[in-house]
Amino acid sequence: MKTAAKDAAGSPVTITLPDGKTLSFDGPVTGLAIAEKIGPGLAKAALAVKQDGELIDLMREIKKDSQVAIVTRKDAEALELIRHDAAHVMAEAVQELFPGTQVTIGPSIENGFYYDFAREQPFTTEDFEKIEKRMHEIIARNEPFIREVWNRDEAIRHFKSIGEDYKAEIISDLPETEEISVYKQGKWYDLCRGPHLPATGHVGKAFKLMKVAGAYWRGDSNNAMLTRIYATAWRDQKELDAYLHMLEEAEKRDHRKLGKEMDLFHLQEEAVGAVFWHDKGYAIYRALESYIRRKIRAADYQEVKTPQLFDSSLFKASGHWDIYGDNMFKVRDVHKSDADGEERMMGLKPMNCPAHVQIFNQGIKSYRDLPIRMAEFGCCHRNEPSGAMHGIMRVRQFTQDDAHIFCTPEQMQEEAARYFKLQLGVYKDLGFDKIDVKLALRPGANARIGSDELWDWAENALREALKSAGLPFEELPGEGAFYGPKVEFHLTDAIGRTWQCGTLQVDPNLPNRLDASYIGEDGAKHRPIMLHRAILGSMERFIGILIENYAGKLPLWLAPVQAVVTTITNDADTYAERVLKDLKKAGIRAAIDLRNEKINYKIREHSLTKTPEIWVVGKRESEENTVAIRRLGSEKQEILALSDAINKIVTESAPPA
RNA sequence: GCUGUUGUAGCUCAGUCGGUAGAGCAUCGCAUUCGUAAUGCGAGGGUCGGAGGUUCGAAUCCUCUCAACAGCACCA
Repeated sequence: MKTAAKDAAGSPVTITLPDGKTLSFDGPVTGLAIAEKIGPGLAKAALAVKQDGELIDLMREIKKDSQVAIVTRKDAEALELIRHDAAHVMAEAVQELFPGTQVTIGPSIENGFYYDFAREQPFTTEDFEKIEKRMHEIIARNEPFIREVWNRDEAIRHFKSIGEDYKAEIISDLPETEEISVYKQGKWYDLCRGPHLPATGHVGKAFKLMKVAGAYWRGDSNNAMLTRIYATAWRDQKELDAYLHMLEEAEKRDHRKLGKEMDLFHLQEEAVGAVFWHDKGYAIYRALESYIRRKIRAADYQEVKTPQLFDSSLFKASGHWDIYGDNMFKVRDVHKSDADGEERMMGLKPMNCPAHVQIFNQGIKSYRDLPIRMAEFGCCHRNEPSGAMHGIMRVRQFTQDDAHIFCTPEQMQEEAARYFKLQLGVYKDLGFDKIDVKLALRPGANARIGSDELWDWAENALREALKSAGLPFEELPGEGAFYGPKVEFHLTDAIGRTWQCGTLQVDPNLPNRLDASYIGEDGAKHRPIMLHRAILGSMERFIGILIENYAGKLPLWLAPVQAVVTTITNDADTYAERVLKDLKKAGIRAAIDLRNEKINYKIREHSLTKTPEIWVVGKRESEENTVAIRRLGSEKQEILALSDAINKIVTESAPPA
């Protein structure tokens, strides 16, 4: 601070613009002044500036030579500012309307912003209209945002004195080096790091309060529950409408709704968090499972099947009983007791790794046996918190397309690379092209096990594997598992949502705990490295994702009913039965609809349940041995000879190789 | 688990100030045999998530409980 003030005394400042041009000023200069120098149009459009990559207020003085870009409403950064400003405006509106409400934090988030308030009485959606109206008024006032730097202790005292205890707490927890800045908009002000737009008017009108929800102070469930208002905000009405439309679209695609409509599965109270797969849903499940099974066989995996229920000693040895015991389903074995007379405890497996180590541990393994790639469609139980459940996406009983690769440290990188290839191939086959790769690095020292050398080695190996596979990736410090780093694959669906599915995790620890070893070239025992990996993650969740991605219109090879044969009138019943028989003989999942209903009615019904092909047969077809095929999403008919039609659907419904 | 909301026929939903429930679709029956997104008429079906309570009387009020939904927290 002090040095900056000294520099500001009047030494010239050179500003470099994005196009490489430079501008010279005699002394400190604001972003606005820079924009004015470039042109009056830009000065008018300017909202903020980016100084050496950091976003700052338009009116803040730039005191040293810098790279500067003027931010206008068109830039991505502007959207973030609009949302953050809107959060301030909402907070002002709320405090004006509901005196006694304390403000806490209100950041911009994906698609909008929220603000957490402390108030005895939570807000309801009925308050929204009033709040929105007041927000529009505040925006119309177009009060400039004015930044002030406050003395730390005074700021704490001040916020305490006006009853804003949370703000005071935030300030006292800020590092000593941090400047305490306050932004004013008219009479209202808020502690804030900034930056902000020049004035409230720039927020515009394209915002909408969305929902209220509880949220813990500082995200910690031991703290007080605040009341959070979520809102969405955009540059203009068109963007807002597009977003609202996307939400509607997401609602239409909801797998819970489609699952019911398409008769795929159901959930009920007597088996909370467990899926009842109906015939049609399980058809999808089986198609997906066999596809994965073919893929892993081709990739030289073995497939195993291990028990559900284990004596607690195994999970105590693996460490899960202590670390995740609260989230395990535990069962008393009434027929067995421990030395102290207590009934023995058993547990449903929450993951497959300890069981796979048991298979590995049978007999003696040589370095020549490695790598061993052991896969299982492993059914796991985890007692998830009640609030975590969501349709079939988050459940208490699920099946992982799991595998563990036992290998030597030298083989690890190669194994990781092989997995990446397999993984990306599968996503492509399933219709996902946009994949983000992340590398989650070691968590804090007290939240991880193993030496730093081991972590260095494991993280580097994954980094190298990703690089040699040519995969761009983002590093996430602190996000790794307690036993090792992990690579995460996030896929983007048809309406732009991302889902974390596949992961590869390095685990140098479990083999140790469960005493897995192999005999090396040197004749001595060594610990293998264990790679945990899943491609889909959970079958249940992935099928949910597929349903939503395709809006129920699954590709032919995954569709539960691939074709339905239906008649114009009963005259064609016998022929329709024959068509069905041929379809089934050819291995097609087919159904028949001989109801005495108009063809319009039947077409409508099968279209609504997203059957990919409707094979209509009437008098004409039965005489000519043909079928009239109508495909989902099209109104056209294709008339084909029956045998040609069968051949065609067999070819087209073949799963990806 | 926490905060808030919800829970009525197979599905989607209505039910005013407490007086033992209604619609559409679906189902069943009858008629219709009609070429590519809903043929007509008729009938059956629920005790209102569960338990307890208040009351002459509760789907409607109270308590507890279960589940779902939204968000938070969690996700080995």
